[in-house]
Amino acid sequence: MNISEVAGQVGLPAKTIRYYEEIGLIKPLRDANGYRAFRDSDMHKLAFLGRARALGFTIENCRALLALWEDKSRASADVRAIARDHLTQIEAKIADLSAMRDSLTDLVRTCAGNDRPDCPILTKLGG
Amino acid sequence: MNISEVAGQVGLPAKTIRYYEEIGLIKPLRDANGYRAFRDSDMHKLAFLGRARALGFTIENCRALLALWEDKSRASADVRAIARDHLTQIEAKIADLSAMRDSLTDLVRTCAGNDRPDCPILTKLGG
DNA sequence: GTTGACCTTCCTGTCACGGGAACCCCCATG
DNA sequence: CATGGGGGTTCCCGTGACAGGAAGGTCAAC
Repeated sequence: MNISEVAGQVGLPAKTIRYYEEIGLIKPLRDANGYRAFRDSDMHKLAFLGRARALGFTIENCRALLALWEDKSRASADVRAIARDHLTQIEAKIADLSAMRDSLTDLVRTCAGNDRPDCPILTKLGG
Repeated sequence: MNISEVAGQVGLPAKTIRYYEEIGLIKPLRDANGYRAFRDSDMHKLAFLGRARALGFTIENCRALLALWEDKSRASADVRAIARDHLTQIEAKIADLSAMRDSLTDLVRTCAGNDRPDCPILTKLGG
């Protein structure tokens, strides 16, 4: 199973897979020709990482989650703590962006958007 | 007016002000000793940039907005177009993050978070 | 005159990869 | 057997918007 086939199966770019190996998230074997040889366990890890990244977890959180996943004697509290922290961060980001969206919506609405120079957007940015 | 005083007045770190000069957003004069000499126009630009950045505009958008601000014969439509594009991007980001938040909220809620290993979060990430 | 708080430039690191160069390998075709 | 094309490999640079820190010059006060 060459890297591009693995990429197709797990839905990650080959570049990303090489990067994940480089930072130690996976450790695929090597064939005699130097090509990476992916085992089922590598594929499973990559799929796991793809889903965790899609939920916005950082790479370091992914590393921790992967370790917990592999650790059959983990406590679910540890997993939950990571997820809750991440959720908090996301909520904070949403709050920031929502505030921006509200301001921008207001500005865009009050701007005539024609060929004349007077513009409340610039007025507000100018202080 | 030295850089740290300017920084205090406009609410931007000195590092950021130096960076803005480096990328050509401001062009302060220099005193004989090599220190930056900020004019009122520099201060106004920095304050403008601070507010635009706080609204999430990229540096390149800030550059364009600054140019429009300085151009007394601008069309407000050009300003509005930039703001509307930016608003669209922010709304897209909010949508992405909201989807993540919903999934995570669900996962966090269904996880017991105790000292036992069974964990729906890992189960879901594992596929 | 010496401290200590400024200022300067320059270099490195951030985060999670993407793009591309230079080079190797494998298979199929003429 | 040569060759061509489509894999693979490593390595290095670029992204955005700065932050941290080193090395060295400057200034005001004591």
